[in-house]
Amino acid sequence: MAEQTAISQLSAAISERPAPIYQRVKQAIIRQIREGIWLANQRVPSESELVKELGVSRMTINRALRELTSEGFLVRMQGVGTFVAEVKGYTAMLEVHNIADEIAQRGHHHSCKILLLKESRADLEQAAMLGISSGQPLYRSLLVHYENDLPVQLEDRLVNPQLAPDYLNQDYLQQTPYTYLMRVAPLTAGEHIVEAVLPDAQQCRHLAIYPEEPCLLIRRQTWSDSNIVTYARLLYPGSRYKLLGHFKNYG
Amino acid sequence: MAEQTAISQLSAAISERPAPIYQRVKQAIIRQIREGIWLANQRVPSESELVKELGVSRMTINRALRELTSEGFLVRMQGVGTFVAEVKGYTAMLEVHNIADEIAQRGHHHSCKILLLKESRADLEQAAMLGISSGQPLYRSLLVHYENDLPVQLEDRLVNPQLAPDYLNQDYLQQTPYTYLMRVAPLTAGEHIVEAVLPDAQQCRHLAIYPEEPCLLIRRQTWSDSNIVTYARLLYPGSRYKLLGHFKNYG
DNA sequence: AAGTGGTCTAGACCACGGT
DNA sequence: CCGTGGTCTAGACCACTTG
Repeated sequence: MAEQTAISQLSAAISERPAPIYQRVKQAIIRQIREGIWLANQRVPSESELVKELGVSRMTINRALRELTSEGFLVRMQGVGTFVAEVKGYTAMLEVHNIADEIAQRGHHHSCKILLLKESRADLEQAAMLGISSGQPLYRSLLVHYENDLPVQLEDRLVNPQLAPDYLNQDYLQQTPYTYLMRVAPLTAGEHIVEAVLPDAQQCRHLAIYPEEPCLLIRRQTWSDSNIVTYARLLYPGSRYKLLGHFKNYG
Repeated sequence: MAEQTAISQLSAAISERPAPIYQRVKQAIIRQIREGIWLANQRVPSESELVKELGVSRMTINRALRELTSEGFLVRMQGVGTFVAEVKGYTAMLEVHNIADEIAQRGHHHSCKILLLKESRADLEQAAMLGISSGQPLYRSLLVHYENDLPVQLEDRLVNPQLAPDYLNQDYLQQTPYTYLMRVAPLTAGEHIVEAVLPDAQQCRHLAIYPEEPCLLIRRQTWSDSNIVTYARLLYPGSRYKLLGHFKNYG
């Protein structure tokens, strides 16, 4: 048990700086947590207690607590209470952008070459990646993306024909496969694995690199509802591509 | 201007499924965007228009629109209006966790070896990474992290002594440097670069790998307010470590 | 001046969990 | 049963942008 409620004195932590009330409440609570006054798993005063202590309406308190919950500082359970979350193990984010957009954003020229675009039958591994049965038809495309005529990404993609039946009849010089898929199927979720690998001989040729040049490999499955739409293996020469990311706390 | 307002018929898109009203409003709006009925940069009906059309209170409409804005579907401008955001270039997230936590979570045993822990003077590059002047003192640590006695991370870290003066006097067999720094300085922001590299001879020895094994290198700077607290270079053998990530839309 | 989003309030009803 | 969070309402005032 020992589920101690923080005897708050939160009112003392409320800043005077002009700002919306719900913002000041949020900041005050973050300060309690940051300074170790409120510890992980400790109970936070209830909404009605905060209403009384701070003299603020419940909707305002609720907004502050709701936002802090979605930001990972608090955990709430209906009928039970609000608690300080476990130490936000610094899960930081890396963003993976659309390659064409990313190149355009740098003011460079994007182009691509289609090496392969065809239907085939799924072998065991491919079937597993798409969540279909082996022997079923699937579409496969293999493209090289260039930034100012220098190859930066080799995109090897499998597509579930049931979810994108017209996949083979698109012009991928105009629109990347991912952009097309995004348009025809509502992509609801995705999973990535990023790793460092050495390229094989064929990959070296396509990317115009030496066999000892390490590459980033991003493998991605993308879902539409509960079906896998596509499985992609994106290979980037380590010397020409890096993933950037950032995170912020206490916003 | 041709800033067309969506003639909405949003009411037709509201689902019947029992759910909170603000959720149903959100889903209905997402559907308009997803199906191309509302296009990027097009103006969305104002709050008061939606109140009239849907027969829902303004606070509820406001919550729906506010959440959609923070999720990146809409853009709002006070005094102007609410607009459909540019195509959410599928920025997906990869999480970078604390190595010790990650290993513990897999039910494995984490240990680490301290190769170096000392004060020195910053050379030009080091000074730049910490945002200090060259010649100033800095702390450096070099650790190998093991998962069940197999090396998985080589952590080479520079620390700003002004922000963590007791850095050298900690027991890093008990607590990782990052965990310690997180405790003594409020870490407010960070930046990462992930790339694929080949290890040098010394790194091979420390990680017990062959020189042709590609590695993931994560370089991270971490801020406390506007000061850089620490710069870390985390090197992972490609065969023993992968970064996982996921994203979800239309929550 | 009119319309927009941004915030805030004082009430209300509900579903849930623990007693 | 009571206290908790979850939602919703009908009003209100404000700051901002535009004509």
